[in-house]
Amino acid sequence: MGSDSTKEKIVQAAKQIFLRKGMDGARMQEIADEAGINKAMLHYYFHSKDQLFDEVFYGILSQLIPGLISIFKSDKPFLDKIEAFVTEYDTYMSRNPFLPQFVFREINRDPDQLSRFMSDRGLNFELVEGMINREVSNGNIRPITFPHLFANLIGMIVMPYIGRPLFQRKLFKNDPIEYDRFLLERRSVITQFVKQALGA
Amino acid sequence: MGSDSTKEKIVQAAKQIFLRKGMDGARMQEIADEAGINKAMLHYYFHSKDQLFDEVFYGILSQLIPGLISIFKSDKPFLDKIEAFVTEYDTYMSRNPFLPQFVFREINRDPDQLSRFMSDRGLNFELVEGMINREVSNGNIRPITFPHLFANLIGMIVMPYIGRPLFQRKLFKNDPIEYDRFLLERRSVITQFVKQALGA
DNA sequence: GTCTATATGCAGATAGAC
DNA sequence: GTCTATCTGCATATAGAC
Repeated sequence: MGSDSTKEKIVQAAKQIFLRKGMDGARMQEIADEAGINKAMLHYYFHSKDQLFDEVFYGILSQLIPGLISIFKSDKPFLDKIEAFVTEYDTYMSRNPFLPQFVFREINRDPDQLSRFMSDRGLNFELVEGMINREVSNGNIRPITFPHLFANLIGMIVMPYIGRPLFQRKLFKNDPIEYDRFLLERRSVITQFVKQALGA
Repeated sequence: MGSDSTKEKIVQAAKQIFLRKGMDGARMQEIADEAGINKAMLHYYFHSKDQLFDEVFYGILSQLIPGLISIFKSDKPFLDKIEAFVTEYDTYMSRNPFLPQFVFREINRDPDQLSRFMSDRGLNFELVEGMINREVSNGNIRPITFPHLFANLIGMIVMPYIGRPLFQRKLFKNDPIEYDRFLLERRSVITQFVKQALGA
């Protein structure tokens, strides 16, 4: 009942609303309602909407990115890392379906801040990049540069989530059960697709 | 100087602003400035912001989608159609870099209207879907369903555009020239990637 | 810490002169 | 058709009682 609990409730509520509506679309009133408190309380704990947003957004990233990078630090064979990456990322999104659109929207809003945030925490891709280059040199996979492989992977993983409202309607007769099945299938489909593209 | 010219100037200006900011982020004042006219004029030609937005948005789609579908109606070999699709889509986006984020953002805003729009104009995917199923049956490509292949393709094509602000900074030392080169490369990289994944 | 009530500012939309 | 000036409503933010 103390301050911690309320602040936490606010953050949780804000996460829901921001994920669904993005920074521009979200209303402070809506967040207050979701948290079951008054609008004024938001400004008591967070001076501005901007500040609240940053708290939520970077909280999510702090949780997500290190987990993804750590996958590549394991000692599995490379293609198994890909599989783990796809599964991990996809699982996280199945629990937060609005995440990708939210992230990419804000990538475009303030890229400098985001880039700084990652640099400050040592979140960069050199390690993974080196790993892929080595796999190519050793002839374990077909030639491809890291940026291309990265864009391919993220694109395939993320697309069914950001396109869902349209895809579900046009490709699955607007049946959400079927679409969820489709999403689940994608983990193995993407993994297979990549493995075949990179050559076994 | 007549009404046609002004209306056209408004539509062009609105296109620029909406593509960059989306429906929520765009300001009528900004559109008026871009068009070099007064804010009141926007409401003279278009009753509301919503109406202006729809005009722009569906104008773009009317131009884009039929071209993409028509590619699959040609009599090229299937994998060449894929190549043509990637090139065509990518070329369009290199001229309108903000398009994908804009489209996916609005897919989530009013999916029913968009779905109806496509149905009204007979813009659906059955033709392409049947084509792919036949290719699979004939053993020309490895087994894959249309929704999966579609999501893979669109995802890979679109990702470097919606992720550009971050990707360019973290993967290309924020060098726009290098990033443009990367974008250009992707046409052949994606085509190769897909061809290998589907098996030749 | 939590509330009600209010201030402030801005964006979409309209009125009306020219 | 085009403008200036203004209305209206809403969202963020604050003041102040409890």
